[in-house]
Amino acid sequence: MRLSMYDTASRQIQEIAPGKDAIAMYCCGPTVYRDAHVGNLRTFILSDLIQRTLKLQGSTVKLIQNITDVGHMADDVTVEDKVLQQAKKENIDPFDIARKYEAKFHHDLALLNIEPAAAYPRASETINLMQKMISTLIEKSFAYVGSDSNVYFSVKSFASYGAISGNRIDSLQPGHRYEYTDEGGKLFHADWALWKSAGERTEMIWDSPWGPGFPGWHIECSAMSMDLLGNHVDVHVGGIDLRFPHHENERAQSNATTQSESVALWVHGEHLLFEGRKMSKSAGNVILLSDITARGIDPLALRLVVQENRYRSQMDLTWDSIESASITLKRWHRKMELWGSSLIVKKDEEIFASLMNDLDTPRAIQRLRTIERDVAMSDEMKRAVFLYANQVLALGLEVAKQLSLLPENCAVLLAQREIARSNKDWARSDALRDELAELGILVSDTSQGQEWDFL
RNA sequence: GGUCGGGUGGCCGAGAGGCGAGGCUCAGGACUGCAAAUCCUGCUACACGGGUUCAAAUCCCGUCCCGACCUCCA
Repeated sequence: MRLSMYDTASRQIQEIAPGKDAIAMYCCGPTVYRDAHVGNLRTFILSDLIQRTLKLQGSTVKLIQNITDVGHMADDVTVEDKVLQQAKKENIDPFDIARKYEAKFHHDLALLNIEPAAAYPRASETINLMQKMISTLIEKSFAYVGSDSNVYFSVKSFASYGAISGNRIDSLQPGHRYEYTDEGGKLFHADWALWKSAGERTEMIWDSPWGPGFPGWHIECSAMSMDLLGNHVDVHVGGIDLRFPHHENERAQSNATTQSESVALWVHGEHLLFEGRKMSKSAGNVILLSDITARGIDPLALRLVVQENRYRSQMDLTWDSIESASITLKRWHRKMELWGSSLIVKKDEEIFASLMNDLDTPRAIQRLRTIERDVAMSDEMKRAVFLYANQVLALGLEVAKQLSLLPENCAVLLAQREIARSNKDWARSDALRDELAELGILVSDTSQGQEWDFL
């Protein structure tokens, strides 16, 4: 049995790369002009689940994830590059902005136990690849230089445009949501820019056969994936909102270049809502990973809630659901210690089958809860199965809680409290417990003595 | 307006024709010097109106509501 997933283009569940052991994977990465919010991170967790599940089935994976540091427009009205806009706002060099948020992106991934990709190519460093592809597209008459010196992809030259999203060229009405004020050089309203002429812009521009300028947003993914993955992607991952136009355009560019179906399977992760609404600045409900850690919650609790929901469903995140996952995660850590220290991993067929079936992580987690309560199963076996699931769910269950992190002053208080307890000095014991609580340490008494945890 | 996906107990959510998913919260109990944790017990739900069926949360039709996409977006 191998991993099968829902393919947006064919609208069917399909096996990933049948018969292949080495799998080429691509995931659309962040535009590095701000912190990734937990909605963005949900998609990256999805990508990680796929990579880990493919490895679990014995495949090797080459994952490429782009870093968009140039060319992503804030909107089509102001024609302002997102990175440049932020650079102005923070009053620092645009490339410094990009590197700053790129570093924070990697930091977030690490906190969520997301395995690094094989490469994170930057748009600004693959300009030559993009230019090469644009030249090819012009040669093959899929692209043209517009009257405004921008280079455009000609939608009408690409017959199967709309295959992923279901959109039809003739129903894509121009100016449906707002009036276009730029890109006057297009021959057809649905054409999009591959290369934009610099115009007044002086930063983040490059020379090109079509004059100084900068790349359009969609071309980077085509250029990077085709170059780094050998003209074929077995599985392509991204958020649902990228289905159109980004992935539709990417597919057109790649297919037109290679004259073949460049991506075998398109996986789209649904949105994460926060308290009923799509996360957005205007709704004021943007949650960052740092907001979660600021509440003293393990970032992996986020990973757990996300995985308790199917990736193809919109998911409504609330502080309650995060805290609920946090409680479960803490308990599992405790149980794992209780169950021993063996590193033996035992495959569980039910968990394996759930994962292979379109990444049914909720079912896999339900199975873990059943195992946790199973009185017939030995502790060693429970631990081994949890370690098995942990290879994909990546909840950090293999790591023992780091008792050494207890601050020294707290350790002293704990020791004093132990003495007080042995003398049945309850007043002193309770006072010390309160004192520790103020320092962020939760103390509990068990038949084995005191235990502590961070609040 | 067009196109998708949804509405399940106090909350989050699996399930997709017949066996009460699960978690969190809450209430009661056991344990405890007291707490906490843990364990036990309790809380029997599927938006509304029709229909199909021996049987519907699940299928069909209609209505209402929510979310997403429709050239910024994960």
